[in-house]
Amino acid sequence: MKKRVSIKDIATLAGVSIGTVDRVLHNRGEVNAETHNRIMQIINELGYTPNLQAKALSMKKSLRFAVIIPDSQDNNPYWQKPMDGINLAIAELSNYNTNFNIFHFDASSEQSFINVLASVPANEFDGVLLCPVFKQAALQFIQTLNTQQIPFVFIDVNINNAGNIGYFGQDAFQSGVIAARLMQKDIHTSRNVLIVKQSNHKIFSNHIEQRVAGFRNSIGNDYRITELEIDLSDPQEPNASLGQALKQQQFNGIFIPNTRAFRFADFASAQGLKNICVIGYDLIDENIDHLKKGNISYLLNQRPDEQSYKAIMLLFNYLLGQKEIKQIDNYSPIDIIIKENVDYYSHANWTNK
Amino acid sequence: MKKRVSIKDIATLAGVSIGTVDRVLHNRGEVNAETHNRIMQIINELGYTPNLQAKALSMKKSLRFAVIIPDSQDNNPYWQKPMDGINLAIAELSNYNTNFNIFHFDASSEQSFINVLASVPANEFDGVLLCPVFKQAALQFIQTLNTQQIPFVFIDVNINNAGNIGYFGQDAFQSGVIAARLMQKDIHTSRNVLIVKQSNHKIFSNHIEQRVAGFRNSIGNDYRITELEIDLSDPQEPNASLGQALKQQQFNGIFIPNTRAFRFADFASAQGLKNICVIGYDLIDENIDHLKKGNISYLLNQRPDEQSYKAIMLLFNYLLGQKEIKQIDNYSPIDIIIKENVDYYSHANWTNK
DNA sequence: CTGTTAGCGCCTTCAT
DNA sequence: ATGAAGGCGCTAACAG
Repeated sequence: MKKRVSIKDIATLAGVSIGTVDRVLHNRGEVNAETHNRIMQIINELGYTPNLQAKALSMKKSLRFAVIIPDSQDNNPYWQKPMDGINLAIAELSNYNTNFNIFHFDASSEQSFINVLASVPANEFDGVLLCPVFKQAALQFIQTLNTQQIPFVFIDVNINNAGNIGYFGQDAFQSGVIAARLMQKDIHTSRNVLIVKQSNHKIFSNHIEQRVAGFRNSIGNDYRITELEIDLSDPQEPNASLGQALKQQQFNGIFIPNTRAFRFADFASAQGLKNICVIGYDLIDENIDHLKKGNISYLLNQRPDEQSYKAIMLLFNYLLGQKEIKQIDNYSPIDIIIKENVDYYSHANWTNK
Repeated sequence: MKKRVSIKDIATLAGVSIGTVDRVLHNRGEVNAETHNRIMQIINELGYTPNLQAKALSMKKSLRFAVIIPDSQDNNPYWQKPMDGINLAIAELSNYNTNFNIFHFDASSEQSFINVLASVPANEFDGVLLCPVFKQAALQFIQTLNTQQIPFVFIDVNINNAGNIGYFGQDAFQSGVIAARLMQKDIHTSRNVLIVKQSNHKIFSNHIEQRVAGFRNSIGNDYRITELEIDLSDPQEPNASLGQALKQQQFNGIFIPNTRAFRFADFASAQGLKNICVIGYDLIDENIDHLKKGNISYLLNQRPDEQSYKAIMLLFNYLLGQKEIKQIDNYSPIDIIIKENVDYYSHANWTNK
């Protein structure tokens, strides 16, 4: 019923003008110590919080954001997902005076990452969203951001104590643990499990290795594990390697700790393989398709669109001064997706709009 | 880079004042047909969309919302969840000129619902969030809303063709299907399944029956199903009935299509029962506790806080004229929660703040 | 050190 | 039928 207190209210109560109140609120310009205290006290008593809409409306200069993430150059459809979140954020922030520059690099090429970072005029931005796939290469850029006091957030990959104001990603190890639990439920007879990795993607090894580690950690000793590295850039693959492996042994569980479960589901369905528990990652169309057909048993989802959306929003709120400065590490839920619930995850159900 | 077009831009281009533009935008007052057309054309060409922040800022009258949902009078902790979402929405909308009135009723008493509805001065509100637990009793109130042209949304329970602008809830049948699938994975030896309902909650029978129907529909003929109705208001329960049932038969699966799985987990753990697959609903603390202890195998979650949050936001956006008038039916994802991923769902991970 | 003023984009009242 | 002006809460430039 009672309206929120405004700086005008505070000014009246303190017997000063709104200009002075604004000055103490932003530590801008000199203010008499006594009036400063008086105003601060009133602010605290009344629990004043600024009206962000009004603030954004009145801000002269626009907020400029740099977004530095991989694209799908190496044919990985996963990276479209974070872009969906970015685009949603852009749309939602179009009411404000904001400005976005997207910088894409090839996630499979460190050189591409280095080149892109070198091309980003950091000082021209008020906030940066970075996916630091290559840690070493990112460090110098990060230092630039820190010295220039430009706030930045990470998505997907984290770097500890880098000075970022937030991180949005997944707990990769735990997702592997969950994959193991799910597989245990599906496998009862023989217990031969295949883990398939991509040999040409050592780049992502950190996440992938974490997933594998979690899986191995929880699957139990009574499972026989075979690990296979396949170069998916070879058009003969994964058929050649898988065919070879299957000649030697029957597998009833396959864990694919990356986004390309569909490649193996393609193979399995072509071979007419049945009763294999296939567990993969990410709700890309190809995976969803195979999930519905029964060629994939489970998909683990980490809501990459939500991650990037939240990352932008954090930057925005931080720049508007709403957020406290404490760092925010946000681990997405590890969604367990099966044929029967996938439809309810397909559309960006998490957004407010 | 280029700023959004404002009504001032349009006015300039059309050679009129912003007042006239505003009039055609809101069909307010008479405008010369020709200038009307000219302005409309410019609006369409430039793809003008109003700045909601500015609109909200300038609105004199505050938007008044009525929220009519159950509380926890009947000791059902579930209903706190929607309130969490409501409170978050209230907090987020506090920047705007909004005003909320919460009306609680006892979800187990139709009379309580009727009384509360009678006490709501509908005409004093600009939007209503209603949980129409009792359909018949709700219809008259709904008619009032319709005749007064007050927009309203449903959460949890839906009523078809009621004139609501949205519904946020779950697909109860499908959640039962999923429960069946999960149980199939956990049960391999004997296949005796118990379904436990609350006899004093016939009220919710629609949702509950849908869940049971979905479960029965998918569990398969090779499972023997026993259905039990228990009056949980009796302090002897559920121990008495469960003890009785277990004397007659061993169960290795229990499906509890309501929020009170923890009551049965209490019993099971006290009895030292092991190797029973218990599937329940909702992430209330008591359930989470038992999930972590291993007394509950799966919890299905429908994000009730997200539902109510979105419902309020829909009303708000509708009143600001942003949303199209088409009705929005939003079915929440059916989250599969196990011990290993529950921690990532505990905190309202879905919010932007 | 402090007050005044002109907007940001939109709505609304009051003149014309 | 249309324009002008004030105000929502806040920022920032300017004048004392």
